[in-house]
Amino acid sequence: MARKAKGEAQATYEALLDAAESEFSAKGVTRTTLNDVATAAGMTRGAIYWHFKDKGALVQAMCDRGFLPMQALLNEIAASPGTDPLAALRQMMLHMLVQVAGDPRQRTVFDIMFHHCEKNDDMAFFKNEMEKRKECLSKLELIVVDAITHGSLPANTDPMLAVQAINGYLIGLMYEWLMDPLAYDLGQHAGAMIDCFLTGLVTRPPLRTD
Amino acid sequence: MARKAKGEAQATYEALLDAAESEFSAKGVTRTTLNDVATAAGMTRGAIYWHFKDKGALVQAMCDRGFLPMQALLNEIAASPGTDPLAALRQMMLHMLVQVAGDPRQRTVFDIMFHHCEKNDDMAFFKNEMEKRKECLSKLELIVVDAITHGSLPANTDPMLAVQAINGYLIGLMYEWLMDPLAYDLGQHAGAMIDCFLTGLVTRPPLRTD
DNA sequence: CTATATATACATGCATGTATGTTTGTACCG
DNA sequence: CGGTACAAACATACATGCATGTATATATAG
Repeated sequence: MARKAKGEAQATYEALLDAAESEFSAKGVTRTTLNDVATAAGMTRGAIYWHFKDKGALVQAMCDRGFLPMQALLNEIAASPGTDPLAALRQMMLHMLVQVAGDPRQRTVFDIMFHHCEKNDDMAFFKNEMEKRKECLSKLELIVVDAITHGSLPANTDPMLAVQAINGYLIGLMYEWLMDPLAYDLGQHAGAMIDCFLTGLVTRPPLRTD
Repeated sequence: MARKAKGEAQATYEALLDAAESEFSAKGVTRTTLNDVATAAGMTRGAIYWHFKDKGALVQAMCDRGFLPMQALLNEIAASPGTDPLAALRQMMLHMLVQVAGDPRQRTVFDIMFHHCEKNDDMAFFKNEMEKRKECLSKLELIVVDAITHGSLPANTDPMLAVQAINGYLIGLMYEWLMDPLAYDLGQHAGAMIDCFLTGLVTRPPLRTD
């Protein structure tokens, strides 16, 4: 009920996001009340309504914070000097899986987005996410085109389809692994699973342009 | 308000499931009220509570009806004479993608499960879905093992990891395509995307056992 | 002293579940 | 074969609770 010291408010802000992660992950976004989140953070709803406009803004902020490392990673690799685009692609895929498997926050946020939320139009926030997704796919396509001109991928590869395949594979692996993380060690076998897939992409008769 | 003739009740039952599909798909499961579903079916909530115990049972029934063709397909292929297990695997993967891309009901139900519902423990119904999922993976593993002993897949393939890769790829392709069905024609390119993946599985140094 | 950073109190609305009403097929009985 | 009783197949009404949003109180850091 009192004004906090210098950075105390920022700490509260982070604590609310932390609480949102664990609560949403446990009960799902819609079935989790703002009171649940506040209580888990040792606060009341007043604190939430001070820092966020409404529940949607809270979810938004939580996702933004959670996806930040992923974004940074993709940007970094996409902007790297393209000596071997295929290796860059492999590295990017590997890092994504390893991060989800290794970093608890990454894992939780992805779990929420995959399994514990609903993507409805009314939550205008998903418009934003869709934009980000399209950007990611575009950057991926640039790398793939690079790899084709570089000769690392067959010349008759359809970049669009290749991107859909790559993206689908990554998303599917994460989606399914998060559904049952004890089934196998994703971090340990990520490399092998990616190599298996890339072998198919590289080998001759796969995603032809017609 | 009146008692219906012989099969009229069954027609109402189906109409309610139809309405549930379109309403859930449009607004999401939790944000859709039972009144929305009833109204869309030209009924009132009374009809729903007559045919289903509660909202969970409605979702359950809708999914069961929607997944039935998929189940049948998998069972049929898994029970077929295993002359060429790899071809059977390819056929199964192809049929899944084609069905989701082609059959509207299949597409809608998968869209709901992927993007418009939350998988919370309290909905005891997801326990059931997890069981089905495990069964599917087991059957998949049988086919993979068959393919290995048959020599269609490398002897050092890890069946468990191969199954995770196959399943992840399929799920991811469907998940992402349903998020933006206009991005490309899944039905048309399903074959190429599957062949690309299987090429990787078949080629030498992929999912080694260690 | 004032804006900040919360807690508390209140009003509203809505979804659910349940209880009860109502109509009409249909089967049994004579 | 005609009437009647019962239960199916819904509709309607009601009670309850809870999540949200907003308005107000309050304390303190600067």
